[in-house]
Amino acid sequence: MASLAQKLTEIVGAAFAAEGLSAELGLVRVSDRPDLCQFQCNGAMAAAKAAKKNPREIAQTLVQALQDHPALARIEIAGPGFINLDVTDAFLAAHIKSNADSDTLGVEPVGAGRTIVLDYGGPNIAKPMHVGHLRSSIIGDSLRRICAFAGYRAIGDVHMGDWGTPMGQILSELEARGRLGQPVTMDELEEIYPAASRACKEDENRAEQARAATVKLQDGDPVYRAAWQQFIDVSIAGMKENFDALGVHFDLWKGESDVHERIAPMVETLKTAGLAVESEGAVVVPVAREDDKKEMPPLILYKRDGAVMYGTTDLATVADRVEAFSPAAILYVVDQRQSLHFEQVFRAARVTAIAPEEQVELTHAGFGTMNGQDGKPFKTRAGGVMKLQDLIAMAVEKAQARLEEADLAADMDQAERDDVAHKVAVAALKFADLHNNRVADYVFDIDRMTRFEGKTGPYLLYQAVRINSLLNKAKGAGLDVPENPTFAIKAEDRALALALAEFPDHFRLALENYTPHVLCDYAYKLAQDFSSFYGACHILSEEDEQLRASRLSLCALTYRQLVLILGLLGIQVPARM
RNA sequence: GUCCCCGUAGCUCAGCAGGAUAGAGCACCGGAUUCCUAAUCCGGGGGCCGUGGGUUCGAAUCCCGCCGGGGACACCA
Repeated sequence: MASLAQKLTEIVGAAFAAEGLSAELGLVRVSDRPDLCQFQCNGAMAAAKAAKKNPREIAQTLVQALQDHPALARIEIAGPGFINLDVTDAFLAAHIKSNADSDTLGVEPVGAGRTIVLDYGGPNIAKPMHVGHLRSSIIGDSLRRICAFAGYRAIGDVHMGDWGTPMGQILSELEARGRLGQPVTMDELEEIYPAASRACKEDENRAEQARAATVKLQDGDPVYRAAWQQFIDVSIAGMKENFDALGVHFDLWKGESDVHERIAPMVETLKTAGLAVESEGAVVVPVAREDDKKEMPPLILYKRDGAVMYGTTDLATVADRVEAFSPAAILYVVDQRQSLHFEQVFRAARVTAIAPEEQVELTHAGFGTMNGQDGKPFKTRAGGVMKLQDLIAMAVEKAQARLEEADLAADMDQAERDDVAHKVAVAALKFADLHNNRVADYVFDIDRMTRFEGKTGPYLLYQAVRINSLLNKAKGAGLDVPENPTFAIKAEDRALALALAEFPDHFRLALENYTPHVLCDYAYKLAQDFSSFYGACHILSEEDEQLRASRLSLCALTYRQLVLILGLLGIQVPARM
């Protein structure tokens, strides 16, 4: 099991090896000139460079050796030394069949037996979630699904900001209002938090009280702990509404507070080992190296006033995760602007052997800013930060309007229509976010992303639903999709079959580079290739029974693959619309 | 000041493990429906790949400089 290109790589690689060349040079990939050939291998040119020989001569030898290979319909030299290949339809059909028979559609479980922890979402207690949390949530959740599909034990941790100065500020504000000990609602918190923060900024007295409250909380004062726990519960309930609406899942609801107990012993150990030192009144882990080209400030564990920083909790959290899960990797899906911070934390984790390099990969999968159409960070019309729930509501409203315009979902009852609108909205939001290169900033345009035409989430849902409808119609007409399909490849089927065979290649790229956008592009290509196929042949009225069965099987496989890929992006497909 | 990211069609973006004629979507122009969801499909126009050098048989891709945009740079997260 593998992609078609991988199978061809084995064949061509063996031919390279037989000529005494490196098998790696036999890398075959889908041709970027589909008008010339289906697949290409550029290894002869690289081999020629190394051996200082004529590339066409080397290519000629290989082509001769592979001339009669049963998998190949055609193999020839082109240009300066490209090797162009086409597979036989029989080989293609057999390959498609092996994918259809595979639970994973040909993807190999490279992560089996290994664990990966993903850190995304990152909401803050007492603050409503806003658009800044959208990208982290969407990208992180998709990566979690991708890792899980690759066989990893993929653990998503929401890693809430539930500790430190802001908590003390809220507690002291509650105390000042005589509300300490009384339950608060999320709406109240949304007002209390900024008020508390403002008060501490303006009034040194209040700031001092907040610091004292922070210390009391962290020392375990029962009244403070109880009040804190109450507004944490309220906040989490609010977060869950947002995450549920988006279909973003977490396995762990941990926060910064969960590592509080680890911090003091950790710092003591590091000090004893001489890895943490005092500097300018603070306790830091120096992480600069001699060969650094840039300034690399140390990671601060204790501030001058003795309080911990987010670097401290992040380092302790690495230790916690390593201890609890022995992960092969920890992935942080956090704003690109924090790249220096993570470099400091990662270096500290290496230098202290909390996470040795040969044991655990530490990766910051950063992402760019979500901008408005003016290219500046996305804001509401009034210029404020848009709440996530408002944004979702806006998308749902837009989706409803689009469905109505298109006269889709018209014969459904209200509940199903609402469900479809919601799925369309989430598909629009997620696809628009994920289809961009992660690290680049992207322009948020609600009108564009909710359209049913073009490269959008709704278009992909439409295509998938259309295939499902066709399959249902076939069933209704007594034309069953064979359980054990045999594929017949004719001219009209070939492009779709070849496209289906690419899935493992795109999946591997998405996994290795943590780039869901690769899957977005591929899903779109697949949908388009299906549409061309669908336009080129009328399936249900095909009189050749074998061909009709094959085409129905091709439809079924495309549907399954499309639903699977969208699922990896966190997008659900409605049964109809 | 140092460092990081970005700069590709009018707009939004792929391509950056060096390869053939740089691709999509939107918008624009022209076609296609007695039939499975036409919100679709087929075709067309549109590009000094920011810029100047270098490496290479070959550069959007690698290296150096410059310009433009964004960001970060010990006690906030």
